[in-house]
Amino acid sequence: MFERIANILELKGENTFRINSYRKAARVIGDLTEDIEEIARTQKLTEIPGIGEGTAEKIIEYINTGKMAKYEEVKEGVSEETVALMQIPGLGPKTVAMLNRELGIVGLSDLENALHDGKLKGLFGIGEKKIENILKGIELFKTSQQRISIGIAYPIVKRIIAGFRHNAQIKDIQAAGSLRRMKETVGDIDILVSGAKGVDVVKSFVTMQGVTQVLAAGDTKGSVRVEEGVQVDMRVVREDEFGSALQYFTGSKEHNIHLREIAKKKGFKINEYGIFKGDEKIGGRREEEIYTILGMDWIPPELRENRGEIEAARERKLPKLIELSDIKGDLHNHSNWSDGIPTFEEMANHAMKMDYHYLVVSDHSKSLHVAHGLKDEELLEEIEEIDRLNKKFKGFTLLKATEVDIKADGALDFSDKLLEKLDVVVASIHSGFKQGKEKITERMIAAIHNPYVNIIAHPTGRLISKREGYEVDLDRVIEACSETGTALEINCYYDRLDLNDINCRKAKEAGVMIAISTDAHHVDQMWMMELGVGIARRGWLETKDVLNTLSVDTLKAFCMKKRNRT
DNA sequence: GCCGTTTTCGGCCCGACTGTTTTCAGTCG
Repeated sequence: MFERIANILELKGENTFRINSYRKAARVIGDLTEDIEEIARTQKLTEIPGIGEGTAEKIIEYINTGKMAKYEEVKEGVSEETVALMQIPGLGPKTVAMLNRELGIVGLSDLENALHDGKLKGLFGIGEKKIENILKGIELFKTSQQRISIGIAYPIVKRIIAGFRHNAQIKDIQAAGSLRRMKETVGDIDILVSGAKGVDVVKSFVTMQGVTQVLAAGDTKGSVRVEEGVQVDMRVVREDEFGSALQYFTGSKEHNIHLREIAKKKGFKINEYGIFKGDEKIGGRREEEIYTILGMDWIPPELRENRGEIEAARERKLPKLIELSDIKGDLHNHSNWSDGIPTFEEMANHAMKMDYHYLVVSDHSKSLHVAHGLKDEELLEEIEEIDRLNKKFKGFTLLKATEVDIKADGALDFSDKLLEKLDVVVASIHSGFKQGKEKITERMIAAIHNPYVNIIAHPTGRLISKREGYEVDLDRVIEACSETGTALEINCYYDRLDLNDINCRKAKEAGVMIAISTDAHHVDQMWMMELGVGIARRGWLETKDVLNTLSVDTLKAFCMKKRNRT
């Protein structure tokens, strides 16, 4: 609602700072890890940065009545369609308002008709070029690529950077933007380069393999579309500006704005060329310099969302984030016994190559026919086979496990007697997605209370830009996990990434352990652990918060502890 | 509309690019 108010006020030409306030309020509310009704009840709304008296009143009004008078007031006489026109690249609030006022244009079809009839010509501030740009903008808007999963963008960047490694001229090369922040989706990819001659770098960039379209090729910037459909920009900057450029292009925008406010108050200025005291440049070669000069610790990119990381960095209280090298094993994988491709040996060999100490074999259970779920006797055979194999390994263990289905009535697909024979039990929902929130939550909580269930996999069931998750009351799930010593999963598979960053932080704050697991059905998918670690870092997780940083013995002890509780 | 180590009023990040109204407003990231 606040976001909508901001959009409408923008169209109406309201004070931009007021508009920004609404926008900021919308964002901080979206980022909350606590229940806003709970915060409202304890009268702590105004303690949230960006929420003042006015906004707090509106929130309380909405909680109590389901309505917000301010929203009803501002949307009067403004069509949603008109507000949506501002999404067309090149069309901002001023132009849309003018078109609405002068030509009565309400929505996209009106605009297209007016363009077709040549009605825009002669309007104040509209020339031929502007009309051309609007046409291009509409085209772009209609065909605009959605943001893509980081799981698709990440390998592209690795490929491109690897391609430039042989160039001895290049001093630094690094991805910036939301990809560096490991956001679950990215709009386009930004890569920064320093040390080499701009023209040469751009030339080899736009002619590299995989490029399907060259959008721009100048002296310092090249822009292409690659076969995966995503736009990649490469910018060449001076060596002594690489750090500040990296900081600037990494964002997020909100993080940078907050940082610049602080800089300004302290008498500095930051831009993409460096950090300045008056006219004197005092840093910019290395990114760390900017944070250090502002009196704070360097902030890992994954935290740069203006969700409290700047305050923590000033107080020297940033978490020591988990790293990929802390991961000792993968806790959710499928073999050719169910719907996976690899054999146990292939899985184990790949895991050992990744320096893992253990790997969980968690094939599906019998009800999940589409995934060739294992029957009771097949699970018993699998256990025997794994025991046999484990005798051959040194310093490595295949853990006996299952991904047991939480059935529509909340019962588990294998009996406790069978589950007892396993080292680790992963449980998850694969059916009855349309049950109501209450029913799904009850199902999941029933599974969490089973003494053999250790990890709830892909807790919300969402598929990025394909399927909303099932309705589940995650606060209650987290509470149940916390009470019972059950872990929640970050599923690393690129279109799941479930839990997401914010829910992950929520779970951590409630003292729930997190399992970072790939759900790999092929050994070529096991690299996606990197994505899950990225999400974990965005969720402020430290080594101690993550189940698969434990040694194999401690991990087993964690699982046994729950069984022995009751 | 929010906020405070320049505090209850008067600020609110910074720069690039584009096109047009020829000095700057609008848009974008």
